[in-house]
Amino acid sequence: MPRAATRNGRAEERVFNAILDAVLDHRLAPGTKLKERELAEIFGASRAAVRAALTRLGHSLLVELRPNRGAVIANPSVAETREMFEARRVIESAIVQRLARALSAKQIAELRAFVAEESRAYRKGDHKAGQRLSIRFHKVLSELAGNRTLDRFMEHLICRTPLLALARTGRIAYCGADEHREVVEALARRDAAAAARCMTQHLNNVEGELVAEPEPKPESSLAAALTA
Amino acid sequence: MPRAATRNGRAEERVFNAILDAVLDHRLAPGTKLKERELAEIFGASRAAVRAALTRLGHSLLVELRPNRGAVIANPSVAETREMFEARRVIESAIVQRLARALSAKQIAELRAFVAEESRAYRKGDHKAGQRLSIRFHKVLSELAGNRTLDRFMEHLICRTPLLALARTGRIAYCGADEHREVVEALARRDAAAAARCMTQHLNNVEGELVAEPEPKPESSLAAALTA
DNA sequence: CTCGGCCGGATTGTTGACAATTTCGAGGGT
DNA sequence: ACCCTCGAAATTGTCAACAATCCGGCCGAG
Repeated sequence: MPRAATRNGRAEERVFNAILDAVLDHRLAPGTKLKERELAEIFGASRAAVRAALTRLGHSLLVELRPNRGAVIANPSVAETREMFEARRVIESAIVQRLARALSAKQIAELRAFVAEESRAYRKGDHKAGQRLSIRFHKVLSELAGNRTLDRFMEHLICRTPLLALARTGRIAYCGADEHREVVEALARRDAAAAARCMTQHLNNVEGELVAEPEPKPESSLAAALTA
Repeated sequence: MPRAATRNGRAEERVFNAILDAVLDHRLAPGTKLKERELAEIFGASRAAVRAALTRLGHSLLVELRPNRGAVIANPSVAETREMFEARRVIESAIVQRLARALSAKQIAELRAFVAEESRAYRKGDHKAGQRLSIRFHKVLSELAGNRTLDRFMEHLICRTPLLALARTGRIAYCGADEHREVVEALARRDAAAAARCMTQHLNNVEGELVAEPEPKPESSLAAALTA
């Protein structure tokens, strides 16, 4: 039998994070069915905890909740992909414009260091770490802007982006560090307009990669992907 | 005894909508405690359904979920108020800029009719209807823009605004139809820059009203407010 | 009189069993 | 061969009892 409930307040969190991480790492393909009992077994949690986690994931649009028919990893359409990048252009260009005025010298140095690390990861061929840092770059900017409402929106948008990627292409370099560096340098020059332009262009480029080829996607095994 | 469970699939929805409506109409004051058993009795629903509704409301930031200590109607701070209006300026000015290019003649006519109705409601002294239409105006614009991602964000922001209003001032005219008309007329002229300017100024004005006086707020009775 | 710790009542959190719904394969009719 | 219907198995949805936690008042010590 499954071990009887390790502190359940954290159980929901564990399930939530495991699925979130798996999606961010492209280990769970869109369309994969998430069965409550199966997840409960895997995590040694109660079904209620799993259910709560799935509800949260559903609200973030990472999984699709179909009443009476279970939850599956979301499978965003091309139209949704375009909409999400449109939203990101709106919000992120606003964010960098504000940052261009507000950043301290120390913060600029930190951003440069961040991009350098990202660049290093790619050069070393560590694509997984590189992608993680690339995703995080956008989140860092959003946090620096200091608006928790916009930051929360960005969290939603960012978490969903790898899903878009996986739904469209098998695997992609997502976003390179070079364009990130351009944004940071514009910020360092306090050039709000240029920073916004760089960011918009960057998002255009990423979107362009994603809306290319519509490929079929395989089902993956739950236990293997989640416990990795 | 309370009637035994009328179709519970809808029970969660009923609770959710009742509380949402009550907040939109300023019938539930920030800080009001939402007890699970009490709500379950009022709606003839099970605690599980109530709990699910509260979870959803919590995710929308309309209620604050305090672990082991129950849920209360959220009580946004001044800082949060500013952040939300900042977010609205970013998103709504982008929305109207896009609308200025994309609106059809028919849609412009509909917007004019909408503002006229809103204006009429205020002139007739029907403040409740007026406020409802004022809130809805922003949602209509967001829907017309055709980006469901941004529309979803706007839904969050809009639903929370009356809460900000109630948390800061006792009761306010929130937003008048005149400034809405200015936005629509700018859209009719296809003047994207002017439309964005009008919208930004409008939001500035509303924000200015809200961050004025910090007043204490009374507790209201659940059953009375929700069944009205 | 004030402060700190305890106790009873109330409220939230969790669980497992039970009910309702969907899915999918088998069988029979066209 | 195809499609429709039916039924069993699997899956999700619901509930009410039980456990853990928190709140407010009481009591006693300082």
